[in-house]
Amino acid sequence: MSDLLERLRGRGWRMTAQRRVVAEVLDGDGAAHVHLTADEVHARAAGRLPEISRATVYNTLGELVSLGEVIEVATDGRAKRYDPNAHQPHQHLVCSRCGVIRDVHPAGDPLAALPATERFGFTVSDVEVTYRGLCPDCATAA
Amino acid sequence: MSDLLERLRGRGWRMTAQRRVVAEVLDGDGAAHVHLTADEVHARAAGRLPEISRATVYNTLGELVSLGEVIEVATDGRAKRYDPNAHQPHQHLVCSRCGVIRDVHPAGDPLAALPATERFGFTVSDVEVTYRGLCPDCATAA
DNA sequence: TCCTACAATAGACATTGTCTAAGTCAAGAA
DNA sequence: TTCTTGACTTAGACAATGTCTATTGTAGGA
Ligand SMILES: [Mn+2]
Ligand SMILES: [Mn+2]
Ligand SMILES: [Zn+2]
Ligand SMILES: [Zn+2]
Repeated sequence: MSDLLERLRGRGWRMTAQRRVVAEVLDGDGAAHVHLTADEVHARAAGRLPEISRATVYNTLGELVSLGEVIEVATDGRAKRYDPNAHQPHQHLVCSRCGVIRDVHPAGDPLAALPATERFGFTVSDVEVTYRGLCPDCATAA
Repeated sequence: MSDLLERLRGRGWRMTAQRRVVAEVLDGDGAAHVHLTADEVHARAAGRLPEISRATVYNTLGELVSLGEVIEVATDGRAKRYDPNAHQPHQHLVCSRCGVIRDVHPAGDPLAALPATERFGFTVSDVEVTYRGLCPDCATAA
């Protein structure tokens, strides 16, 4: 966590109470597996700093994404989710019914599955894989 | 195309001018590679049937998705896109700059890359892969 | 301590999608 | 063919998510 704040300071960030709280909400206490929406980040941040605005949360999240400290994931076509686990490549497993998200680590490099003949001249730099199914709770409740 | 209309009739669809136009916009003349947003579908449908409403376009698209005739894809966290190429499994290659989308066919079954130990009791039934990079035009313009 | 460029705020605005109440009509029945 | 009826369509309100601007505040260096 303080690692993150150190990196941000090193990148010239002006350290404000708002930015500190957003970073703490995202990256605090063993939160490597959370995937919060912007509104959820705002709600938790407002718990510590009641006057923080939505615009600041959106701005800060956008900056963290630009800096590569947080990854934006869109698993449901609704609100984007913000993933602080940006330094460990991983993919996501999503329950189609309740929406719960798990980090998963597929075997091999997913990029390698796309042959050159299927790249159409693109410079392919990234791949995002979303596995979908039913979580154990939803499967038994079905 | 008439294939699609036949299947819909067989499923008990009441055939209205609005539904016919939406199906034609999505699945008409060699459109296997289009990925339109709901608003784009509405605009094209309104070209043929000016009084068609947004609600009807959203309703019809939702029905086509439920019936498995069209696939909903969210490549940019903004508007969902509707893909009539639902009967041929494929994935998408997206330009990070201009947003252009290509259908691609990775080697092997992407589901096979997720080991049982990484499934956490989920019943995994589907996988969606989005490759990202720069298209040839955007790469040279960079 | 003071300055100032950068950051935060409130709230308007934009985009995308959902819902409801009222009117319309496709398709089967008579 | 005409009638009937429940499915369908419509306009527009509403909701959720995200963006932008004008104003005010402040972190950090001089
Ligand atoms: Mn994650
Ligand atoms: Mn496609
Ligand atoms: Zn579930
Ligand atoms: Zn491009």
